Amino acid sequence: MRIKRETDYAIRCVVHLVRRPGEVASIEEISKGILVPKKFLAKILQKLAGAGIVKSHRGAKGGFELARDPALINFLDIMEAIQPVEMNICAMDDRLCSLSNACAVHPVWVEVREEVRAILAIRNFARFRAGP
Amino acid sequence: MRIKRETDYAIRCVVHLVRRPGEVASIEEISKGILVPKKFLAKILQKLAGAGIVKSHRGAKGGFELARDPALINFLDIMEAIQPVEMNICAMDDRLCSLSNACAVHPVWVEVREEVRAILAIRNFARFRAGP
DNA sequence: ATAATCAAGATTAAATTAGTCCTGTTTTGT
DNA sequence: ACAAAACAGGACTAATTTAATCTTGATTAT
Ligand code: SF4
Ligand code: SF4
Repeated sequence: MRIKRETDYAIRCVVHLVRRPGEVASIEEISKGILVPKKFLAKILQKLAGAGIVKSHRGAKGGFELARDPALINFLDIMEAIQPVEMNICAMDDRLCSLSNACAVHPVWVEVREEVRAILAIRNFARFRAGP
Repeated sequence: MRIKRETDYAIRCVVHLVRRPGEVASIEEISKGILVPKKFLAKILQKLAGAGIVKSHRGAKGGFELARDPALINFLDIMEAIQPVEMNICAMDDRLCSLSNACAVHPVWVEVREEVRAILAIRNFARFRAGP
């Protein structure tokens, strides 16, 4: 069970922005900084913007900046923007498995999913701030 | 991020065996009991046998039985037999990402992976035993 | 012997992931 | 006004993974 490259890229991208507080960075600049293909990164930034994690500025001199303090953005936020933590299909929506109403395993996956989400939620981006 | 159907099937399979202690169950019988295609289940049982979770008996009247007490088999054991918990590529093997030696995110994934593994490891199959 | 049953490799089909391409819109600066 | 610099968003493609089947062979109880 592994995360997508896209999710890794999204986190690298947010870390990059955390280290340039107050600046508006273009896709071109971020792409070079974190070694992610420009067009692919553009799609990722659209998702991060849709989730309210970054703010976009269109037009010349446009680009992206963090939408809020790094301490208020965590790994779960990124996952939910790119690939929600589902674990098992029934843990997201018990209608996705016809056995769920009688299944003894189902509640275990619901618990596990919540605990994994909690593990990701306690890791915020304050730790990646540039040193003083 | 979700588990494979195969992993869900493997767990259903082990739960089925937990509920028939001391019996040797054929692929045919398990397949009908847990609603998983027979040939696909056969492959899964091979992996579970390879991991020492079940014991196989070949030939007529052959089949499978649990290799040890349900309390000594947990969700992590099943995952490792079917789809190891990797989280990010670098959390398994830092040589899989050329950035790992200088990456501030890398150690976070190593921690997260360990914590997710712990969550799965504390859930054993004793809870699925047939009632008295 | 033979029927039942597992073993194991090859193959296939569907789905997902990873990434590109193209056309359009917005904004800055001359 | 207009050109250049940027993001927006949908369509498209290629590679990989997942889900499953097919085929042939080995083992064992009766
Ligand atoms: S755990 Fe049970 S309910 Fe959930 S997908 Fe598996 S069989 Fe269905
Ligand atoms: S977290 Fe860092 S080391 Fe790990 S895969 Fe991403 S970039 Fe590479």
